[in-house]
Amino acid sequence: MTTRIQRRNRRKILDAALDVFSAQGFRGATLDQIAGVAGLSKPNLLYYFDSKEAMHRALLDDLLDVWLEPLRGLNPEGNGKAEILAYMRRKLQMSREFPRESRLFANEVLQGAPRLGDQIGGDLKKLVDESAALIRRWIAAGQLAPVDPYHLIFSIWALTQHYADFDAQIRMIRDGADPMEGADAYLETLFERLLKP
Amino acid sequence: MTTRIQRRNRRKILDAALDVFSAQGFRGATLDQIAGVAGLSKPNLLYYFDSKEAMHRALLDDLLDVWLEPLRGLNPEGNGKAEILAYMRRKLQMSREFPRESRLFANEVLQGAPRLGDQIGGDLKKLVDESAALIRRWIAAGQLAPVDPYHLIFSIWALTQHYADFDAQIRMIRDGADPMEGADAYLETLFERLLKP
DNA sequence: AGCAGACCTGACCAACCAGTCAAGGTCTCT
DNA sequence: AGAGACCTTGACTGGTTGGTCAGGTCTGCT
Repeated sequence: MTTRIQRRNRRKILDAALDVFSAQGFRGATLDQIAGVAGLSKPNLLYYFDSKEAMHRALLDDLLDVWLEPLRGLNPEGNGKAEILAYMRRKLQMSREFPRESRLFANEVLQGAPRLGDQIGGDLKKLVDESAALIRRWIAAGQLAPVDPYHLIFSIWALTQHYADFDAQIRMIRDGADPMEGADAYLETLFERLLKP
Repeated sequence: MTTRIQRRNRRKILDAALDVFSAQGFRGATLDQIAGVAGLSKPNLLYYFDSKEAMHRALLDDLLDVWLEPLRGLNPEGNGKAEILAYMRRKLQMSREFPRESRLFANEVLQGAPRLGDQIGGDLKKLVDESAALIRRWIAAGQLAPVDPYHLIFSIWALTQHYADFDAQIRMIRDGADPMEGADAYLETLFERLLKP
């Protein structure tokens, strides 16, 4: 049985933890920082979560579902090129809305995905394999230019997540302007030309 | 005056530090780990470098030059599309040859580039601005399809570095196969179609 | 009101970590 | 060979950090 206070505090803690973990990485984050952002005392964090590790795990558990949702949205009945473009748009929208999640994920994979290995090797791989098979059918049906489906998926990830993950670099180069400005149009053009049968 | 021993040990230390920093991030790395990889004692590291920070700085100082070299190689006299494709190929080759450097850089930018801000805002920005202007001239000359030059550069970075930075993820999805397999051909096609005037 | 259980915290601990230091070993040059 | 600079390290220190605990406060229910 979870109380009102539990719900509120767990949410505050996970939100603060996402802030700090995504900005500093797992080892770089300290409980004191998270406590500061959450506005709670350090022992209080540990009343709600067994350990720093447990907070991180809770975030990652939620993350992969959210992260994969756009890919699940591919409609086998739809037009191949249109479906891929729509997927790309959803993914870019996620980078815009959830940059912290994107960076948390990037941090994790960058360090070899030690705490995410099972899920990537499991759910994610399965979904990607299915999507690749679907893309191959679309190509065979002439709805899509023939490209390697795995590299196509990787390129969508790379291009969309880059705007969240390398935000700091892009901002410095573009004098602090919104890194995403013009990204939609550019990526639209890119995939339109790549995939036109 | 630097001795033979100094050269050898500095090199060993920086190589070990690159191993550890690129895999764990700055705060995640410990001097003991670096010492272990380098095969030296911890106080000995600090005989050659003033601090952990100094090792990291030494790596980053070297890094940016190497990293920007491919972009400097754009030849204003050459054909626009061919030059961009050649740049992409050089950049992909760097991801293949120097994945640790790529990850070191990614770690740094992901965390807001706190120790790299000046250089990114300075040298890098200048070079990118110049390259963007060059790309605009190529477009005006009809050698390149009209695309936003900044997004073009970002997309080259995103696509090539992705293979080094997200190596762990790609390996898991592709059952441990070489992540780069087929990348050349795929990216070649992608940019060929995007940039054809 | 009063009670049981949920919630919260100051003070503390042990492990870890960057960095110091004094003492001893090794290399180089004459 | 021997002096002197260069190199190396075990043992240590002070500060940080994840985590504990005993005891206090608050909340919701009867």
